[in-house]
Amino acid sequence: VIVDAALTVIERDGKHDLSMRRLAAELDTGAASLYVYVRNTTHLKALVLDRLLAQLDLSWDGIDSPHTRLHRLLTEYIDLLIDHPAVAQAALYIWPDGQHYLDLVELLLNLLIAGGISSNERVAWAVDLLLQHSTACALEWSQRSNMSQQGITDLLETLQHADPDRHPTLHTLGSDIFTGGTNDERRERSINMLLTAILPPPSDG
Amino acid sequence: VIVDAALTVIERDGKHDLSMRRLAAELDTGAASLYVYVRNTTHLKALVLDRLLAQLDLSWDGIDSPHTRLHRLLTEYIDLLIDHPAVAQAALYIWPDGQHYLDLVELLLNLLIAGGISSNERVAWAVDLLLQHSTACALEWSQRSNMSQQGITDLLETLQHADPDRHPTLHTLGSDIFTGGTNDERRERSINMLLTAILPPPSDG
DNA sequence: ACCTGAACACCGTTCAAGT
DNA sequence: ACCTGAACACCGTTCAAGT
Repeated sequence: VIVDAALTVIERDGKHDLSMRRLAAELDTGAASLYVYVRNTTHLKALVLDRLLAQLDLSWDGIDSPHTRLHRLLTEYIDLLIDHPAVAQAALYIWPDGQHYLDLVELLLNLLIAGGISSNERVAWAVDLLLQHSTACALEWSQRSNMSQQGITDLLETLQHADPDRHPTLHTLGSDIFTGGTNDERRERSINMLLTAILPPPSDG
Repeated sequence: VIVDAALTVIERDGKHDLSMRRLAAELDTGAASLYVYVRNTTHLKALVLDRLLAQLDLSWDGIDSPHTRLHRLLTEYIDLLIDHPAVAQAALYIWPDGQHYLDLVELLLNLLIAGGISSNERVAWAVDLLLQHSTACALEWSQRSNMSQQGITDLLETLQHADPDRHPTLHTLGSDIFTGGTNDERRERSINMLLTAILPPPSDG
């Protein structure tokens, strides 16, 4: 109902943050009216996020290995958040309690268990870690992409300039630290790193 | 100079966000004057964060193993960010270019290399992952602690209520997912998880 | 040349007053 | 009972006008 209008708003001027006032304008009313339906801005964003989550492919045919499926799922989730930075913040600050979010968690749980994690506790930590990492990646990427070329140049210059003997290792590695592949590659690698860390090694080759 | 005043401000009313206007008020001037010294609010926060980072213990006596030392370093870093949420956001959105931040990165690099990571690329990813995770943890924890008891109750109720057969695994695990220890324990475990994942296993017992 | 008051364009949230 | 205009208490940033 109200979420649909919110989607229209973030679609129309997506680069702006989603705000109560802009949403209210879309609905031809005052911002105050929205507080009948949502507790506050963060909850509004959580609702919108849940709606967006409906787009995720949450099927699992059992052909893909848990690792492979987890990888694809997380990649899709991160991409979704990157495409909607206004809404992504909510995922860091509250546990969205919508149905689609629960669907996502449910699939994560099943995949992790299928992947061989035995203890309930460990499954819970893993879900937490994976979701948190996804959100953090998305927020960082989407913000950094706004960072002007200027900003990057400044940074490299700082590195080049300030290194002499206070930061020998940093100096030696130089700018390799920042140019470690595209964002896509970095996301790829971080997901692999985490999954390898979390899942026990497969018992057969 | 200007950063000191900012510290006073966030010390005095730390629960509020640090803003240009509040800082300007502290300095008995208008907010506009600050733009002579800092590019924007994010950069201001980056400056303050760098100043705070000076408090970190960045020594390494070589007695602690790299793993142990990394663990302590990250714990301290996360705690620092948690204590200053207003400033922590900056760490997610820009690479602070201050000296103390570079000091931190330098130590991280040395510890990771000493821990046995051979390729420069892998060291760079590891630094990225560890810093990003720390920031994300801090933002999540500091925000979540503001979450009223009400919020937690709501969440548990949602879980209890909505589970029947759409989310069987979630239902089975129940509230164990959220009550997996205190924040301190969770931080502890996530750090260990990441370090174990990142560092190669020690060659001797 | 340097600094800044006032203005512009926004926010989230509340609440008294209307229908 | 339901809704909302207007108000309150804030933001970041810019720029013309002052010293």
